[in-house]
Amino acid sequence: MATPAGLERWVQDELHSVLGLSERHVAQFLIGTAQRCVSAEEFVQRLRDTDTLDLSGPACDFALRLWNKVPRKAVVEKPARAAEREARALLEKNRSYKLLVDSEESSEETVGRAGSNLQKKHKKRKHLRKKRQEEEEDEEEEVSERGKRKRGGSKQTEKPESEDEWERTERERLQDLEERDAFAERVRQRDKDRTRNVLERSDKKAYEEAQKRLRMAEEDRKAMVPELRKKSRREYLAKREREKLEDLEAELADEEFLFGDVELSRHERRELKYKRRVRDLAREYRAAGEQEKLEATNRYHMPEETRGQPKYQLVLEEEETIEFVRATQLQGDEEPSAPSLPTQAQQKESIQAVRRSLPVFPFREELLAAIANHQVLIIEGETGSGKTTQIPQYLFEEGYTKKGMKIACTQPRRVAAMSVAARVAREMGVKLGNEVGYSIRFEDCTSERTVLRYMTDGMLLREFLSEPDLASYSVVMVDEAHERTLHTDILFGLIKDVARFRPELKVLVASATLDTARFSTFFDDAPVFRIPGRRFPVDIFYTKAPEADYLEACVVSVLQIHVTQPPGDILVFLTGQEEIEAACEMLQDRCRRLGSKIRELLVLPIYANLPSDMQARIFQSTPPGARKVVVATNIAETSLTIEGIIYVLDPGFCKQKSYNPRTGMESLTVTPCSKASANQRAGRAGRVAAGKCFRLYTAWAYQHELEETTVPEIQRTSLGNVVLLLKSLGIHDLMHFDFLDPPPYETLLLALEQLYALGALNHLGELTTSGRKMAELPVDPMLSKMILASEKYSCSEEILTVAAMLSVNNSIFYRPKDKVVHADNARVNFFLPGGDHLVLLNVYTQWAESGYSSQWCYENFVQFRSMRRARDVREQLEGLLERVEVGLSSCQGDYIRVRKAITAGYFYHTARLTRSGYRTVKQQQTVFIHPNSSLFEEQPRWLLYHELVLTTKEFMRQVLEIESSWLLEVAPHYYKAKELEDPHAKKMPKKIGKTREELG
DNA sequence: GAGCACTGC
Repeated sequence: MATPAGLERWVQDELHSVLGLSERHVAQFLIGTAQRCVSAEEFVQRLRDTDTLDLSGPACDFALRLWNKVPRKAVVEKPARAAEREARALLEKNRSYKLLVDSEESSEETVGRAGSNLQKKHKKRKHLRKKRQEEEEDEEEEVSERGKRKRGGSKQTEKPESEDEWERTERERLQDLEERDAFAERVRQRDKDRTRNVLERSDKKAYEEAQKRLRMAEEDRKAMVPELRKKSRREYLAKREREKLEDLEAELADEEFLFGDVELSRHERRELKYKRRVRDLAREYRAAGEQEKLEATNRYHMPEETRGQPKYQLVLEEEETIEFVRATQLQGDEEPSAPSLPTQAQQKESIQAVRRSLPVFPFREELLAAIANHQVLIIEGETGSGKTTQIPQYLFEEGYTKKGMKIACTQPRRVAAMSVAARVAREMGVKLGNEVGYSIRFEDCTSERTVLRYMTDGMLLREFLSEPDLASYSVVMVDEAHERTLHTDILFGLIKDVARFRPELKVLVASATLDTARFSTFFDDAPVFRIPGRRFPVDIFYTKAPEADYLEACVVSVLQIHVTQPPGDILVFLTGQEEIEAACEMLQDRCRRLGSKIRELLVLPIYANLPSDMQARIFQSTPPGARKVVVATNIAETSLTIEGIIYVLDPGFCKQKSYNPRTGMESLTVTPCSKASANQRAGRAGRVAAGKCFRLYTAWAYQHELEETTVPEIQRTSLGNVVLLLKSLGIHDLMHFDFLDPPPYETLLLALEQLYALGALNHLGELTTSGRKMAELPVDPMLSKMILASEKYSCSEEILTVAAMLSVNNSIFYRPKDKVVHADNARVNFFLPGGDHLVLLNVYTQWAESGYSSQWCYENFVQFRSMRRARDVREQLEGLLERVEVGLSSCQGDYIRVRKAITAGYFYHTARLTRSGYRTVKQQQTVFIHPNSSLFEEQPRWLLYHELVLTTKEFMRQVLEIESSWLLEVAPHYYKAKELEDPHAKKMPKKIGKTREELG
């Protein structure tokens, strides 16, 4: 894949001697273009198109020589693409053939869907027949006439005598079509094979390797997705629904046989049957409701005394209760000498006493000796063992911070870094920000005196940019390493590298009891130091049988726990906002129905997007006699700790982001969680006393179906940012970078390709000047490119706002369930023609005009928290503008300039309107505008999107209308004029591409 | 006509 290093020099020399040109970028452009062209003709044509060289003179000869010399990777895929196009054209032909046949159907129909066409036709025919019966005979002729006309007047499609015969001929026709498609597929395959033979051996090998990986990835995905989805509730229900329907259909098929009556068509009968079924179900349901009501009133008269152990059987239907079996116990760490948790009195008495009571304390000397003897040490210890707060202090006391050296301790979360730093400062009796400080984005609470620095992992990563060898640090401690965040994983690779040539640097990797062996192997068999934690035992219960509807099961179990178990709060883990809201509603509803028969149950939701005042409610202490049930997302797994939780209810699912490097598409799917995260959840029950964890799956499922650990983030996310960072640290060979778990090859490749397209890397994969600037900005590469481009269009003020708004994750608009209409209205009020980016700009501007008011946010259904964050991001970016040599300027309402600047960053993400909806320009993938977009009903011809997400469809979120000519303006190296012309448009708008085409 | 878990720079 690498271009020979001497090539560029050769081209430059030639350019100089033949044409007297000496610009480097011309040489780069020529090589790049030559690499992408299939034939010399195309190359020359492209040079003509872009007007780079005057090809009338000796330059033409030179161009040919150059073309011969440049190795072309494009050759690998281009002919394949051509073959594909050809095959597509063939298919298209077939389609038009089919159009003749299925004259009533749109061109969208595929063979697979044609089955349903038959049904539609049945319906139509049935309708016609009815009419025929109703009306007189003379009309009959006209109807059949119309029928003929409708089928395109084609002679092949004469109307057969009977219904069945007609159906048969139709089937045969479809079969024929399928055969043709298969033929087209064969043609395409043959051409592909031929292309492959043309390749040189080395290219071929690489190509095949890539193909293999791609195939494997695809297969993996195919195999995994249904597997994962199968488990999601919605899918399960859908499947059940389908099965029900299938049963129904089978029944009907039997009946059809019995019914001698020709009058009823199959479809009619089916409808009838279905209606009957629905009616019966409704009856059953109503009857059940009556019964329930009856029982409820009966229960009301139950004497108080019977409410004892078996009470729940009275409150809950017997078939409603869920049977759990106790299987295992999460061992508490036995510590006979230690008094449970340090009480407040003790804390007041002496901070030092508390320090001494921590599990890590007895190991102080041993630990320090181990650190002195080994450069890298893996420390294994549960939360609560005091490793995060104590170890850096021990190191400080031992003198690791002399000679102005610092100790760094990284945390995956901002809050953790802040609170730990505050606590350590208190323990050491210094002011926060002096000897002990923290450093997180937007907030640097350190000074020159700071020697103990707590920071987020991303922050340390950024420090590598200014200090690649971490020269001012004597110790680096990576805490919570088992969480395997993206930043932690990158840090591992970098630190391992630094440690090699800085033998005096001490590296500590602190992790929970998980995977320490892997860390050890990664760091050349570094020793593992174990510290016992402090935790209470947790009994783990599993269900006897799998639960189909886990939401319902959750609600039932909560009530079950509430009525049968001793006091103590309950924590329920669900996957998302929607589910949490549903569960809370169900719980409250049931509690209301049960009324005073049960004790008070406080139902509290918690998820990240919940407004802060609602979030704060979960920390209020439970009133006496009541029980609190917190319904949470994963947020409660790591990010926040709720006191008083004794019971944990774990359905075993979580939402997980995954990334498809082939399409650059992210998706968020409900997946079974890993064993590690199940145990983490269970552990939440044992923080204040012995607890219980109820898992809504079987012990067998835990053993055999759950993954050991969650897939590390680095393998399921886009890596544009990371690659740029590593490149700017001088790491060129990313494929062989020492990753603890290497990301998929395709992900890296796509990231490199995108960076190349953005001009951050040159064709040799080296960082360019603009690439270096882009790495300075803490945003995604495309966003930073957009910011850099705003200089040219002098609209950096607006672009900064857009960038800031885009980087807060789609949580700008607040949409409470009970005020959906108002919220939507408020949103529509912000709409501006042009697209969602301008809407965001509009929201921010208005908010700024309101004086950054929270009241304004409340009135306009805008999330204040997100806006504040956007303001922080904007301020930070503004501060960095000078470093990347962009001046502050405003476009004064000329939004065309803003849109052009955005296009300059996002030209990679474009889609065009075709007859069959939107297609991405490069990958030719069918995509849709997100219904929340301001352009949802507009359907402009050319679009740019911020991101592509797969939910129910492939949606483009945050779209902007652009003109195709802008693409040539901002990315002439990436787009060919030819690509941008619109073959289907009747009226051609003015386009550079078109005029050039006409001239050339 | 959808429906976004959690972090981080």
